[in-house]
Amino acid sequence: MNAMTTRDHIVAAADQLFYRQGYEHTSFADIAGAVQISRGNFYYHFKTKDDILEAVIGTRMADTRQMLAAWEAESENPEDRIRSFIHILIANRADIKRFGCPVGTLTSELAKLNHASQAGAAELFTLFRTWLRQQFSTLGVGKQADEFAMHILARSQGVATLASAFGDEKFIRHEVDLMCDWLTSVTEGTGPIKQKRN
Amino acid sequence: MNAMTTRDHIVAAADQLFYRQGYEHTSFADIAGAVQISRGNFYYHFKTKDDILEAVIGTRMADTRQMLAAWEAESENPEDRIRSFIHILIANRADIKRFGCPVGTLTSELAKLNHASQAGAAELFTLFRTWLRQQFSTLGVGKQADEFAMHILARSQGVATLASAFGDEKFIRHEVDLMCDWLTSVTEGTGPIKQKRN
DNA sequence: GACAAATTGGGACGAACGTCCTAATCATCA
DNA sequence: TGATGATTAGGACGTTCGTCCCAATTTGTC
Repeated sequence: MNAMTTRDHIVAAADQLFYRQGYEHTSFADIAGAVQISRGNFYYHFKTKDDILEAVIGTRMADTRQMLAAWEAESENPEDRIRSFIHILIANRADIKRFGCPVGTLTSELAKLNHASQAGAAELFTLFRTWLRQQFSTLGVGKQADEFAMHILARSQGVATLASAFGDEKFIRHEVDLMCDWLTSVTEGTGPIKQKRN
Repeated sequence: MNAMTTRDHIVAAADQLFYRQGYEHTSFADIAGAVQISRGNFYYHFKTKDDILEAVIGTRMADTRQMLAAWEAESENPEDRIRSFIHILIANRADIKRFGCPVGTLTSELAKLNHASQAGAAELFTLFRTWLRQQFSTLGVGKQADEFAMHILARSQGVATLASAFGDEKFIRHEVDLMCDWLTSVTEGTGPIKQKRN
């Protein structure tokens, strides 16, 4: 399909390992073992471990943008788009149960490490926040759009954390239903703005 | 006041450091520096780092039980008790903004480390869950009590995660209000059970 | 005050880590 | 084919870590 360079392989493996084991707990040797290249080869592609993290965050940003764009393309209705966001909890429930939310857990870890890329990881949240705000805004909820965006984000985070702590997938489904109910309740009567947006 | 042994000092310092820096990122030297004792002295009180973690989790359990008991003593009304729980987000907002929730972040970290004390950390959540379920049960919400307990827990976790990611204390206050509103909405009409509970 | 137990200080030990260097190999193109 | 730059493999380095030992000191008891 698409020709992946060694660098891409490193980033992909690091991405997965950082998610499953955490950033600090993942060593160069771990990544090298996953990519099946020698440890010394890393220095050619990345000067430091921090550089790998930066690259991982970069690809996550790109992937997220692509996912958000896909949701926009899939449905005209902002309410359905937001529902698409909510349902990633179900789509990724197996991973979430084991490792939590990739964005939330990385942000928490980097915060404790006082890591330089802490702000970069938070940008991933901003990506979702801005997109959700835009959808709510289109729905015509006015200046509450950002509050609603943060609300949905927070509840998703909480569901991921507890689902992981208790190893409970059924809880995810139940809370997803509640979030969709909430979405319906705050949007009913408002109706989507019919005007075209640029 | 109460005579704290060296062991108590170690556990107290480790507790704070584990919260602020994370378990793995905190070294023996860090704790020794905080307690002002020699590194070698650790081995006399704790055989391994894992033992310190177990002790920390133990004290957190005890502290939590004490806090829950205090809330029960402070008010007869379960709704007020639950409100007490919700308001720890505000009481601890400064720490939460910087380090997230002590329970949630520790659980997440131990999950990624595949640590033996993972279950012990999750017990902290169970403590809150059981207590909240009890309060809701007393309020007469029937078999929804556990769902409501998990719901409140999840939203608290989400609020802590996002408040930390965005460094936003105002967001905490807003979501706390929403959670209190939700509490009112699910309990109105039900009324607390008048019967004495053993 | 003598003696045993509890506690502490300082440092040694091997393993694992991030980093870095260098020689060998591969690919590209004149 | 030969030359040049890109890529790789393997290992060395200094540091930090958790662990562990042991001598010195303090504490409690008679």
